[in-house]
Amino acid sequence: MSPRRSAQDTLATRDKIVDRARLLAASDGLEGITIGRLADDLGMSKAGVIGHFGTKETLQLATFAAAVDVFQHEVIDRVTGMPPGLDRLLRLCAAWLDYLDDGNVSPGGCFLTAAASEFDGRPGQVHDAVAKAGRRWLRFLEAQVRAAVDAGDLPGDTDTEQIAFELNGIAVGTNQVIQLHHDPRARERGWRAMRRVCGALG
Amino acid sequence: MSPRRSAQDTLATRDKIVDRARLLAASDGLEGITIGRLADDLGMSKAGVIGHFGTKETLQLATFAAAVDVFQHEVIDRVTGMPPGLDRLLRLCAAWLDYLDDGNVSPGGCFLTAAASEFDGRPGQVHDAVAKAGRRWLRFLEAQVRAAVDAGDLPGDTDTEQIAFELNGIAVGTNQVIQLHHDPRARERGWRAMRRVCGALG
DNA sequence: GAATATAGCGAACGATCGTTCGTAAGGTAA
DNA sequence: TTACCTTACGAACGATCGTTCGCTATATTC
Repeated sequence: MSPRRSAQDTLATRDKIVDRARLLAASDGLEGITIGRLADDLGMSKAGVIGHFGTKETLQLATFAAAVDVFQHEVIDRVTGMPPGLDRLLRLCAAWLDYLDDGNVSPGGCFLTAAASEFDGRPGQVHDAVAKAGRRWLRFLEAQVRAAVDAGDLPGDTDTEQIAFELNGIAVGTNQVIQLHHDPRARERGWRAMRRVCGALG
Repeated sequence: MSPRRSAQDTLATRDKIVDRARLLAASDGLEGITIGRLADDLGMSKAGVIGHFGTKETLQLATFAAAVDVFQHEVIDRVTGMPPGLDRLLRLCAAWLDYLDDGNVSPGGCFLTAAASEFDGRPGQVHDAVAKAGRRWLRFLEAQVRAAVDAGDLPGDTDTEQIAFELNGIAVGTNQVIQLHHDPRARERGWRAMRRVCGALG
């Protein structure tokens, strides 16, 4: 008895820690992650948990990276392979809203938005990682808008950065209404707003 | 020597605590407020600080209420007295953006947005207060849009709730870009987006 | 089979958390 | 002056924080 873990299982342990930390952070924030609570939840010792990362900050970085991976998988990967253009942009927006609206895939709402709000005023590696991810996403979004312009789906004089800015705002606002007010109409309102911003509405 | 406080000063002490707590929460969140740090900053004992509130949660509630007061003073009060209509709505939006963009009046960004992100997934009185304030603000915003419709400045079939939803999204998104990316163009982008949402742009 | 590396444990560390208690010092009212 | 009431203090409380240490047990490599 007393089944010991193999080296294979060890990698899985780290993933399990990060996975659980993602859940904890979803409700209590990245700073609300606690080694002790994490250890209790996983039936491990505190030393066993922190041993995989060395530092809480490293654990936070790993947790945030995992959340970004989920976002990548649930939103961005949904449109890879589609031809550039307005269809692809709108499909990206729909996947984005799906992500925000699905409590299973994004419990606690958009992880990036929450982390941005939590760390925007503090120094450190976590802040830098969050800011970098936010900038990367905004730039990706703008590239999709530009692609729609290049495809002739949007006017040539479109301010692509402005469109990306507005789409991001609608998403963040939709996330707030969903999480704080649990308004079931938020997704539909966000979708209508995004289509209007993209000029795909009367 | 050793100047003792009068009963007059006592009220001022409570205000000083809340004021300092507002600053602390602006960077570390309402949960990041610490009795010990508060006491150190104010040159008081921990017991002297918590004695005014009894509980940290009560202190958080007082701090949030103070932040709401600032918002009321800086944004809403700026348009009281103006005749209802599109002018008043746009003036409200401008005051809103001013509030978001002024690091002195709102250090750490929009307090309500930050508190919403921090407490949207937790139970308790603070969550309830934040949710209530958020709902109140959205309803007030919608009332301003409806007033503009009634004044004939906006089409009669305007979806006032949708407009309020979009304005809120733009504001929250503008706040995120200002706080996380320190982009000086964010205010102007927000203003353009709001005017477009209100139909006040070509 | 011997040597090495890795994973995880239990225990302990100093620090800080929110909160409680008893007390001293002033202001206020009799 | 006497009797309160408020304000704030110092000290201590149990709990929990992140982190470190030495040790055991397994897996891997020679």
